[in-house]
Amino acid sequence: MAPTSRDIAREAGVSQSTVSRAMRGDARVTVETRHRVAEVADRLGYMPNRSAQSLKSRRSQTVGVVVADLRNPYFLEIVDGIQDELNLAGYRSFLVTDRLDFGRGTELVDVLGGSVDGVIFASSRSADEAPIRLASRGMPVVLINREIERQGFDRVLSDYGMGGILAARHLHELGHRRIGLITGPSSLAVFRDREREFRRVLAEFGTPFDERLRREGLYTHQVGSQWCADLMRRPDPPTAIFCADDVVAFGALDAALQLGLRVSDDLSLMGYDDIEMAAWEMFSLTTIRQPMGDMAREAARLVLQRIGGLAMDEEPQRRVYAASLVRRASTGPAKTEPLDDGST
Amino acid sequence: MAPTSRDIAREAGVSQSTVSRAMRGDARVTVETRHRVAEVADRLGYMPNRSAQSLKSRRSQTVGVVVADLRNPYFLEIVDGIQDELNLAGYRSFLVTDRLDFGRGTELVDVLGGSVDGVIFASSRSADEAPIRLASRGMPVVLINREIERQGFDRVLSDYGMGGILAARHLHELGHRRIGLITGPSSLAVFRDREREFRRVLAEFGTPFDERLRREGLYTHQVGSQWCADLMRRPDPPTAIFCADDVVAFGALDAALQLGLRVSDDLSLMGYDDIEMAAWEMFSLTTIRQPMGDMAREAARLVLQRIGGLAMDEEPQRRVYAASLVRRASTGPAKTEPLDDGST
DNA sequence: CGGGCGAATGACTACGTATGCAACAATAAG
DNA sequence: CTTATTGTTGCATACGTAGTCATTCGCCCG
Repeated sequence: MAPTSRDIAREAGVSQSTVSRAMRGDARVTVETRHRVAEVADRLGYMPNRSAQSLKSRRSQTVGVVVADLRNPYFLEIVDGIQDELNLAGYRSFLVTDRLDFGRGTELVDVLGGSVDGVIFASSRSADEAPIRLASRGMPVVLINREIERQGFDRVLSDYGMGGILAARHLHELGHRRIGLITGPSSLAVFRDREREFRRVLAEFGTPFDERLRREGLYTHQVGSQWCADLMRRPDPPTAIFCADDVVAFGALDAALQLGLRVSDDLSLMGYDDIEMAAWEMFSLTTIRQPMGDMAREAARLVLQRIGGLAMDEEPQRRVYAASLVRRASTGPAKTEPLDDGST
Repeated sequence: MAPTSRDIAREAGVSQSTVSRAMRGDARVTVETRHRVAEVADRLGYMPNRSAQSLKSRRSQTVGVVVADLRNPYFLEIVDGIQDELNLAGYRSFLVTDRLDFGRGTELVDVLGGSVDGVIFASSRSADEAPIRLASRGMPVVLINREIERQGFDRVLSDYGMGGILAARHLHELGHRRIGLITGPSSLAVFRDREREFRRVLAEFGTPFDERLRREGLYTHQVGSQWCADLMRRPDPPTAIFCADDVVAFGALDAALQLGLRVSDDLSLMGYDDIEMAAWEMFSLTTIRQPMGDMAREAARLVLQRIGGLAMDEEPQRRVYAASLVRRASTGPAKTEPLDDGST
């Protein structure tokens, strides 16, 4: 049905080899031959068979990208950045969500294995098994914002500890003393790092974190909304809440509206990531920014390096990106309690 | 480096054919043989080479999915639905955004051609060239919410005309007589259909559309925000605006907030699609719902049918889904003008 | 007890391309 | 006019697997 390089060769009066070379822009082919081949190929609607190309050249020119759930814009911005960089290098990306693959990660290995030249894990959900199994088969693997005990992975990380510090300082400076925390799954190192530093700073300021104001869950709107409502219905509600990410903060904002609270006046809200939407007027969310785009592009560059021949036993790379505070309107001075400079 | 089926065969003391059959669960292989092969494969970390499989079986078990821009949740919900259905059938999806490929669509053909068994176009941006070229090469193509003159494509459509009617009725019933319209690119049939019906209904009600209240642009937050501000700064601003989609409505809402307008009281806003976010308390957006998930799954089913052998010259399928009104808090009765039942 | 039959497996080839190597033509140098 | 050289092209092969056909073996039935 579909014409092959042999068909093109016959029609153009050259050999199949020449067609192959002409299509790939090999300089050893005369300009006129190249033109003739191109003309015939176009006329017959020839498309090189990717499978055959990959089989022969042992490269699929494709990198697997694993994210937890595209519904969270955090992942979108990462996917976007990766694609930009991969496309520049002539590579394609094969996007996989492990939403359905919650537990074991074996299916993930089957889907990716043998069809990509490398994999970038931006997911924080799937078990550690998938990256380890892939890497042990010689597949280049890069992790974004993800810690795995096993060594040997290239990693791109945002400094979540620093994020926790910046958030704690900001809220404390505004005078908040009762601060709620809605954090992500504590199985993930990034959330543990952030929480640890957040609490450390608060304690240093002399206002240790109140355990009863802690909530944990997935980073979804639903979770933010539910826990925020839960926290604010307490007899002693917090005056500020630090959320797992921006989407969770939107959920919290939603709950606050439903409870008739004015954000910033009655309740300060902080998010994390600084996704595009956080800047929308209606949210105007104070948040901790991590440069998702830069990190994603760096991850793509790292995986391309490994694919390009950088031996697997070369020193694993580790790139850490600083976090920064983005002040907007969702946080404001605490009203109910007097300002009390607790710094030592 | 990576073990092949031959390596497994040697190690397990069987032939390569048997390994192939065992891996694919062929019933003709003894249970014990299958187990032995599976054990060896697992031990050596064998992964079948997808390229070789595809080359031999002439199927990649992959369907290309083309969307304009993942940043719009409308596309996300479609991608999600497609993936659900494809995964059920053991197919994978290869996601491509044609964001960078604005004009010609040839690059798109190169990326998809020869590597997928079928393509679903949910994009409304790229030129008509890509689907036509792919189809002319015998590739099954399904279009979602997209009209192309050329016949022979399976299509899944939402009834945009009906959406326009529902919106016009709703706003008119609320008493609005000065209604703004921020629509999508008029190069797209769906937007033309909707606008035509929208205007027809308004005219029938005796309150023809005021051309000066029409704006057009891409379906982005930015566009909604900009045009809404533009419309509301007029000496005779509209009392309601019907937006191209929900994201545009969010932009409009943003602008309204910035201008100090109260949504629903000072200005009614309607979106289109009913993406998940539209139900968030802070938006509570009245909108026209189209069942993106159902449509996406149907599109997947259609493309799988064609791949499964339904001849290309079989009657092209055409599935039209009804639109429905979802009333929420962003629309309310017009205040400034007296209710005037213009119905005949 | 032998012929035949079915179940299980093995040998072999083709899928469409990339690529090393040989062949060839054209040109330059001797 | 011969030989070396450079630049183009053709030939042949291998990539790893699926599937066709052939083979083996055990078993049932006549």
